[in-house]
Amino acid sequence: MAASIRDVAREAGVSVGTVSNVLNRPEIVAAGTVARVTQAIEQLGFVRNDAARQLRAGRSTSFGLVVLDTRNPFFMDLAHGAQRRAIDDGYTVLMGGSDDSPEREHSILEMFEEHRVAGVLISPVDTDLTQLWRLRHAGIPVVLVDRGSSDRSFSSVSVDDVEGGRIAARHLLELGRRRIAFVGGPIGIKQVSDRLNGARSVVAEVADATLEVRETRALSVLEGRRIAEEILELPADRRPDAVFAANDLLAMGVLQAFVMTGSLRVPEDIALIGYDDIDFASAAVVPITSVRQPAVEIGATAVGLLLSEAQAGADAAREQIEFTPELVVRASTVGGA
Amino acid sequence: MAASIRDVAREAGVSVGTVSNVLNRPEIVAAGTVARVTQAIEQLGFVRNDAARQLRAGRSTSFGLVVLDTRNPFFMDLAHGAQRRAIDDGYTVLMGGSDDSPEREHSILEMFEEHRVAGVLISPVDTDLTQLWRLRHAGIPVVLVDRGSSDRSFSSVSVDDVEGGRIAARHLLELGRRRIAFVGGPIGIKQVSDRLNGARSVVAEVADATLEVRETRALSVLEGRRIAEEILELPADRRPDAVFAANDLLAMGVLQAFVMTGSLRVPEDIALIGYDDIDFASAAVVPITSVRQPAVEIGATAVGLLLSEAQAGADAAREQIEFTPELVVRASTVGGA
DNA sequence: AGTCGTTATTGAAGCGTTTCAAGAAGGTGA
DNA sequence: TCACCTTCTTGAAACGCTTCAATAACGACT
Repeated sequence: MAASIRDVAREAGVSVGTVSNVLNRPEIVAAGTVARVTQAIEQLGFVRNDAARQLRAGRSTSFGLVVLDTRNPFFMDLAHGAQRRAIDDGYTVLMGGSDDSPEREHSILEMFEEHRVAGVLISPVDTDLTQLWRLRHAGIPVVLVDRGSSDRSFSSVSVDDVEGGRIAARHLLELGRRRIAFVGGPIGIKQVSDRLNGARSVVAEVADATLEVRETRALSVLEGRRIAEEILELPADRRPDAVFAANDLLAMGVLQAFVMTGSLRVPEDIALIGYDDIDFASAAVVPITSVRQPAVEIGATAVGLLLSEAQAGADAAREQIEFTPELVVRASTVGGA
Repeated sequence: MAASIRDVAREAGVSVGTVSNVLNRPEIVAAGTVARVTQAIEQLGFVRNDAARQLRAGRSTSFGLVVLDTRNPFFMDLAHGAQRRAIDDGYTVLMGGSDDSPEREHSILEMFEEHRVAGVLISPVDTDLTQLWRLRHAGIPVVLVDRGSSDRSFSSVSVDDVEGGRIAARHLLELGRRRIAFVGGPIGIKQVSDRLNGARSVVAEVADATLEVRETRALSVLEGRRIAEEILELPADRRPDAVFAANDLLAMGVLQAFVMTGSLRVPEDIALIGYDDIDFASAAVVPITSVRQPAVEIGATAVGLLLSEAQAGADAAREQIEFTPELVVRASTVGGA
């Protein structure tokens, strides 16, 4: 159906090799020939066949990105950063969302592998990283994003989540809160457990402070709302005076439930802190205090690592880059702010 | 480097044709052979090469989706709907964001064409649709999303934006507002101009009502903030008493600016209505009244059209599906709500 | 006139699949 | 025993591109 390079060659009266050269290294082809070929291309509406190029080249010119949730603005920002950096180097980014499901993550990675992507960026759900080892073994560089590599076996770009958890909890404690509820899950996700552990360590240092964990099934607005409703049903004396949500989506859900019922005031009755500092957090009913992560920068940096690892080959040095999270105080914890 | 089907064949002691059959139609291969081949595949860690498959097949098994802004939750929801529907039929969705730039849109489409995608979903920036005609001519079905095809030459899934504009303006007028500012742009984008025209038609019917247009460079939070600051600088007697933002992102920006400075109360001094009804609109400082579009459903329906058009071939009937927008009233227009 | 360089072009090989006509092997009925 | 199915398996031919060694053409230099 579509015109091939051979059709163009015939039309222009040259060989296929020459057409290919016009396409890829026009400077080595005589000007007149370039013109003739270009015209033939125009005439026939020829468009390169990417599959054939890739087959020949052996590998694709795109990176694969697997995120936990494609609808979370934090990951969208991260993807945006990755894409921008990739385009600069002539690469393309394919994105897939694992939706917190290891099976889905697995099948996305499989797809990427079949596609022979030039590298994979992933924020893994699955704690079992053997599939990632497989990929690397197959010559595909892998970089973890938004998550460190505990044993330093993979390159990674992350934010110190334990410290982030500490920052959040410390902030709440400094405000005099003592009954803190941690809302987040699945706990299996490293980011979540790190943030929890950070908070736990700080709470443990204060004699009369307690930390209660309420695990969610996902990091979504809906789950936040669900947990908030649970909290609302508690008798006043067993109710927490602060909520630390593992991400802003959860925090927004929690906030919505509190505000909608109108029975609990934020922050007077209950303080609320989120995580990620997505754009929407500042625009919430009660602007949400959050722990900021530089999403765009993380994405861009990760692609940078991928590029250098792809360059260096299998024996490339692994590099762990860690950003420091930053507290952004807003009205959901400090009324007047 | 990676094992090919030929390596598997050698390892299992069969021909390449048989391996291919095991992969694609295992039911026609003897059980013992299947086992032997499967084992060899396992052993060698063989993974199909997608490029080769596609080359052979002639076309890819993915759809391309071009949206105006990958960071707009509305489009993310749309993409989500599209993806879900596509996966059910064994397809994959590639997404690109044109960021309101015709050049970028052009290059994304080019990429899709080189990729020989099975179809294209697009919410075009460019008013010139010749590239889309080209695609169709090349045998690639095209479906417009979130935007009708005025001359019915393309299939489309959209929401009646003119009616949406009317709904929004009518709501503001019914609340007694008379000096309405329309915030949106670039006006070249069909969705924007339709919404504006809808609003205009309704405003024209009320003698003492006026509609002032403030064009933005993009449909983003930042641009909303910028315009709101312009409005804040106006003397009180020339200030609008209502803002109709062309989408929720703009509306949120506008709201942020008003609230931050604290000089204008929403809705008392100035009412605000957005468009799209993204999840975050309801969680805003002042929950934002909006015109709802069924994003997920639009995406899913569009992929459905694509599938049937791909099935039917070049002479497929074009189908225009139009959803009706729906007003969602919140506190940004009706104080007590 | 012959040799060498430079510049431009050629054509075949091969990337890893799928498909398909053709063949092999084994079973059944006359 | 032979012919004829049925069931499996085979191997070669594409698919459209890039690469690369080989050639051609043409001056320039000796």
